[in-house]
Amino acid sequence: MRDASETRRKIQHEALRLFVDRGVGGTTTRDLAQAAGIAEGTLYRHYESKDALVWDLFSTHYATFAHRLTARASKCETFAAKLAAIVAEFCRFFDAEPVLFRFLMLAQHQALPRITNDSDNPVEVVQTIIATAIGRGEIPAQPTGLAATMVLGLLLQPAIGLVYGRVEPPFSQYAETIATACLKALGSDHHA
Amino acid sequence: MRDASETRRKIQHEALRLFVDRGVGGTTTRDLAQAAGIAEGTLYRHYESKDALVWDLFSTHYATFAHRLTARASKCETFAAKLAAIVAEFCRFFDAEPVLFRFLMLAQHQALPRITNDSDNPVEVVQTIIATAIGRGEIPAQPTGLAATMVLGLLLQPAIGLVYGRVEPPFSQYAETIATACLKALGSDHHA
Amino acid sequence: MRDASETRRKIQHEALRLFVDRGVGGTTTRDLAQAAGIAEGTLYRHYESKDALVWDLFSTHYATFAHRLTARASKCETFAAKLAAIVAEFCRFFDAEPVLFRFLMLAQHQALPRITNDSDNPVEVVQTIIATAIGRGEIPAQPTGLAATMVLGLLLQPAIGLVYGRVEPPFSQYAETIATACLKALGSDHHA
Amino acid sequence: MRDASETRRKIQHEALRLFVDRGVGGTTTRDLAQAAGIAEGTLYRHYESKDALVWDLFSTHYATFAHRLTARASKCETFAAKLAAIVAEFCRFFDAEPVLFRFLMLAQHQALPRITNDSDNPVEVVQTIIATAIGRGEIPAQPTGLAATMVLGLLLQPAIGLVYGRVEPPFSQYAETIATACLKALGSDHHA
DNA sequence: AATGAATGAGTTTTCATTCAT
DNA sequence: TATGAATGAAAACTCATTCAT
Repeated sequence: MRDASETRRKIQHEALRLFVDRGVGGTTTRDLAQAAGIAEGTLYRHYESKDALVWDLFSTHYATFAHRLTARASKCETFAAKLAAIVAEFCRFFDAEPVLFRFLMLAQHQALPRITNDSDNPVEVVQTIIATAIGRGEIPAQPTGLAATMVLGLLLQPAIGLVYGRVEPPFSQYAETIATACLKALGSDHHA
Repeated sequence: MRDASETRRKIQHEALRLFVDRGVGGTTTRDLAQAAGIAEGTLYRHYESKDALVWDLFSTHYATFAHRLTARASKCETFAAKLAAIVAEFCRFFDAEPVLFRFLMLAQHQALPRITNDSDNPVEVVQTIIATAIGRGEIPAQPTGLAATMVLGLLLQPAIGLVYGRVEPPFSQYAETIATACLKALGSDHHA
Repeated sequence: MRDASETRRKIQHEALRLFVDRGVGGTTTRDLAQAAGIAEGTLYRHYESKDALVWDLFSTHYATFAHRLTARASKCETFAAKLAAIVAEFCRFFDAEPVLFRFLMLAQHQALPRITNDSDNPVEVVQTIIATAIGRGEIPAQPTGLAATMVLGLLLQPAIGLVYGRVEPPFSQYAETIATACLKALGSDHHA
Repeated sequence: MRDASETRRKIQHEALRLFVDRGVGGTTTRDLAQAAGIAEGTLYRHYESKDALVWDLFSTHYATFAHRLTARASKCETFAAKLAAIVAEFCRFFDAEPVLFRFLMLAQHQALPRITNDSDNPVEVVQTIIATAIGRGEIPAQPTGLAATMVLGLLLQPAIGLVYGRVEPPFSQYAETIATACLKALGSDHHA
């Protein structure tokens, strides 16, 4: 009634929480409305459909995160520094907004088919940086797709480990270790 | 049809395919029955519920895979050899049974809470081997949870890359690269 | 339709009718929806399940009836008067709301295990009054459970007879006869 | 395979037990087969349908019981004696075969529409005896339907009380009390 | 007579979405 | 904008019965 953007924020916040807790398919519009303290019909004043809500949540933050990664990396000169910046940003993000981070991870499986291979995409960002590094001779020539997925694996799987209690928080304490591991995995000899 | 085990096999085979294609939630019991060429009610002669089917499929193959990993690794002496064996087995599995592999990956997100931390679990297998290697001084001391998830990340994320066309098949061609990357990431200096 | 309580009333009314006509198991949610002039899904806005509907219908009216019996009886001094009041109330109820009465009779068989032995229970009401009467010396000492069930038998079985055409309606014409029979059966000598 | 009548007996025995425990509608043919230790299909070698099984069980024993009542009563001269014999037979039956007794009670609700008003029917037996007694002047003139249902109520409701723990077993200990109650309820002055 | 796998129509229930207020 | 009652299509599941062996 009063502040429409406040309602919207509430929906987004609770939706993230519920999607992470129960999965997207496991969260009903009823759950969403209840958690956000609004009527079910009101959801449709803010989003055309449940899918639209999921996609909005995903695409907005996914792109934002990708942009932030690009921005951080672009401030660094060397590949090692760029990578360290990216890893640090990942860890910081996870520690600061674990719910959002987890949502982006899980939504990928549903949203990936719709993800375009452009620069609004963290995977693409990493891959581009690697390609540049290879071009500059900072790391050995190698398939960039494989290299990029290896780097992401070194970041995402430990993150999943944190979620399931296999790895101790906070994530940031491992930033250096992981950055170094990435460099080594890619065959760089300029380790930290 | 009168051979129950044949019907069961058909159900399992088609279920894996459909679950991977459309997701578990996106596959209806009607889809399953139709694909398996049986009546919907017949499903329930073989599984108590759709969930039970998912869980049976997951737990059976997940455990089998974990056992195979353990078996392969146990034939090797050094950590480097064990790791190489595990990586090779992962790649071989992915190439030989991509549908099953993908199912195990996606089902983890639904099944993980129910997965016990015992030896029927690939994550646990890797973690155990790493712990042993640290004990023997083959790799530097480090948190085993983090180390194990890094190794898995170096395996699983490239596998996802293959699924989405970011990495060229077959997976096996990268086995050595990945194994070496794992060793380096863990700080070993006995590289291949 | 926009008045929820109106819809709810319609559901309850038609449910009672159908349950009595076809039995609870013989009435489908489809029947219920059709009779109430609503969509099948609408039922579930008002009741969590078909069972919940049955239980709500039963427990509400069962308790209400028990309270009414208690109220009527409490206005009388002597046991004979209390009993007459109870019998009259039973008969009046049967004649006024035969459908509801029949529903309570048939639902007992399904609901009895869940019925608590408290004062919301007609059987308990009768038993309490009998116990009091024995305490006051109005009727001979005897097991109250047996005595109460005999009184109820003298009421319920004729009611069943009415339902099946063995006894002529209205029920109320037998109120005095039955009340007297109860008193005699319990060994009272203060007959009407 | 071997003894068909043995299988049949097993089915009947277990069916009675299950029907009483879970109700007819609450007992599946699967339950029946499992309890009887046979295959589901085998049921249909012995009975055309589940309904046929229920009806066979009911009609056989209902008629048998009615005949027994008639036989007992016919050995007595006076109405008081006949009634005492009937009550005693009811109680004896309940104590000897509580499961069968309970089945007949519950099946009435389902089977009653099909019950014919002939002499194979306990209600009819009682009603006939009462009519005779009225004719002979042993009890006052009164509607026989009402009188018969009152007598049955004095028998059946205490039986239900026994089932639900409201009345202490065995039933037979109350035979005299109930018989006397019946006589008094019917206005006889020749009490025991 | 017996088996037990298979059937399929029917049942309860769910839930994203619409609509009257 | 907001509400919340209502929708209806589709989902998971049940079960008496049939049928090939």
